[in-house]
Amino acid sequence: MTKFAVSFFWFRRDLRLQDNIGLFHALQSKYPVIPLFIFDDAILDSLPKNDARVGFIHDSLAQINIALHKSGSSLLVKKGKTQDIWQELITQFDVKEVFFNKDYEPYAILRDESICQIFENNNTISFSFKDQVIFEEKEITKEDGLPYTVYTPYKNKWLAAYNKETVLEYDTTIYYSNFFKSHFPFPSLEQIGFVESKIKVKPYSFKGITTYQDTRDFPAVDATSYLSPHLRFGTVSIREMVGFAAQNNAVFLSELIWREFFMQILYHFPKVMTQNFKSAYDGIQWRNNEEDFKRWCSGTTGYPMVDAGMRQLNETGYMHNRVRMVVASFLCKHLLIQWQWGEAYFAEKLLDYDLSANVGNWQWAAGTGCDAAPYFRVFNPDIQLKKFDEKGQYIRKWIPEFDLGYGKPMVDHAMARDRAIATYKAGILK
DNA sequence: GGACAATTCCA
DNA sequence: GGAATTGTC
Repeated sequence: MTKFAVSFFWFRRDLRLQDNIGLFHALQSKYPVIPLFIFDDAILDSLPKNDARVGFIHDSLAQINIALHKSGSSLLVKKGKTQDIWQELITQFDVKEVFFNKDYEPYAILRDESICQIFENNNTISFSFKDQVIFEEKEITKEDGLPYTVYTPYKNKWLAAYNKETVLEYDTTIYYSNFFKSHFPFPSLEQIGFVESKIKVKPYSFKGITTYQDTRDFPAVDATSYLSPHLRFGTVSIREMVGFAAQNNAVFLSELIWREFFMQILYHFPKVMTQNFKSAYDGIQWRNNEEDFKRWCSGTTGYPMVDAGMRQLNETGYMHNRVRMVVASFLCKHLLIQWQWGEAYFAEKLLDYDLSANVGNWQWAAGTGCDAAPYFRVFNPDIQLKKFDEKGQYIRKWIPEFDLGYGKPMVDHAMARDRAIATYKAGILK
C-alpha cells in the first residue's frame, strides 16, 4: 500500500487557525497538510478528570475542526504518549515535513528535542517558529548578551525593539485549499478520559484592555479582559493583542511584557520552577502548617479579601490580579508557608495557569524572585479591602454569609507581620 | 487634640 | 505596601 505523502501542522498551545505563523508556513508546503493535536499523557495523567482547561482545549479544537470542514478537511486528534503517537503517524503516512510553533517550557523543550530525533531518523524535515511571543528568550538581552533579571530595563529594551519592528498578521485563509482532505473522527471529551467541568473559560474583551489602568485595582468592577487563558492556549494571537495594547493602553502592554519577561527568566533559569531565584533566601524557616494551608485553600482564613479571592478561584478558575497579590502575600508572609505550595495550588486551579508566570509571580510575592517585592512588604488584607473594595461588593459576591457575622481572623495581623519580617530577617543569608 | 497628609524607614 | 513619625490646619 502506498502511503500518502503529507506534511503535518502540529497544534500545541496555539489553538487557532488565523494569524498562526507555523500554520501559515505549513500551508505553503508542497504536500497537503494534516492538522494535528495530541492530548499528551505526560501532561494529562496528573490532572483531575473534570479539569476545566482540558475542556477548553477540547472546545477550541472542536471549533477549529468545524472551520476545517468548510475546506473539506478535518483535525486529527490523538491521545497518548507523544513519542508513540508520532511513531505511529510516520508508519501510517509518508511524512515529508512537520511544522510547529516553539514552546519554551523545560518539559516542552525536551519533548520537542526527542520528537525531532524521530523526525530526523525518518528523514522528515521539521520546522519550528516563534509564534507565542513577540520576543523570545535570546532577543532581548543586556549589552553583554546576558539575560535581564530586572524588569524595568528589560521592558525599556523590549519597547525600543518593538517600535523598530514591523509586526505582520499572517493570513492563513488564502492557503486553506492545501489542507489534507479528510474526515477524521473527532473524539468526545469522554473518549479523551475527561468529563465536562462546570467551570468555563470566558470570551475575552477588548474593552477590558482599554480601561485597564483605571479599573485594574478594583476587583468588584468586572472590567477584566479575561484575556489570559486565551493567551495561554493561543486562541488569540499575541501579535494582535500586543498591537492593540500598544495602540490603546500602555499599562496593559506592560503586563504583556511581564509575560515575556517571566518566560525568558524560566528559560535561562529553569531552577526557578522549584527553587528560589535568590538563593540567599534558602535559609528561611517556613512554618508550612498543613491546617493553615487548608484554610487558605478553602477561603476560610477569616480575612474577607483573602477568602473572597480563594473562593473566586475555587468556583471559577479566575482570580482578580490585585487579589492574587493579597492572597499570595498572606500565604507566604502571614502564614509563613513556602511559595511552592501556593504555586502548586494555583497551577491546579487557574484557567490561565502558565508555568513561567506562575513561578515568577509567586516568587515575586514571596520576595525570593528576581525583581521581587522586598521582604518587609507585607500586604495588610484589611487595608487592601478598604482601599480597593471600599463598599465590600467584591467580598459579598464571594462570601454570601459575610453579613451574618463573619469568622475571626486565623492570625492577628500585627503579630503575623512582625513574625514574618523577623523570620525573613533571620533566614536571609548575608 | 485630632484628623489627615507627607515623609521616612523597613536590607 | 504598611506603620510609625513628623508636619499642618
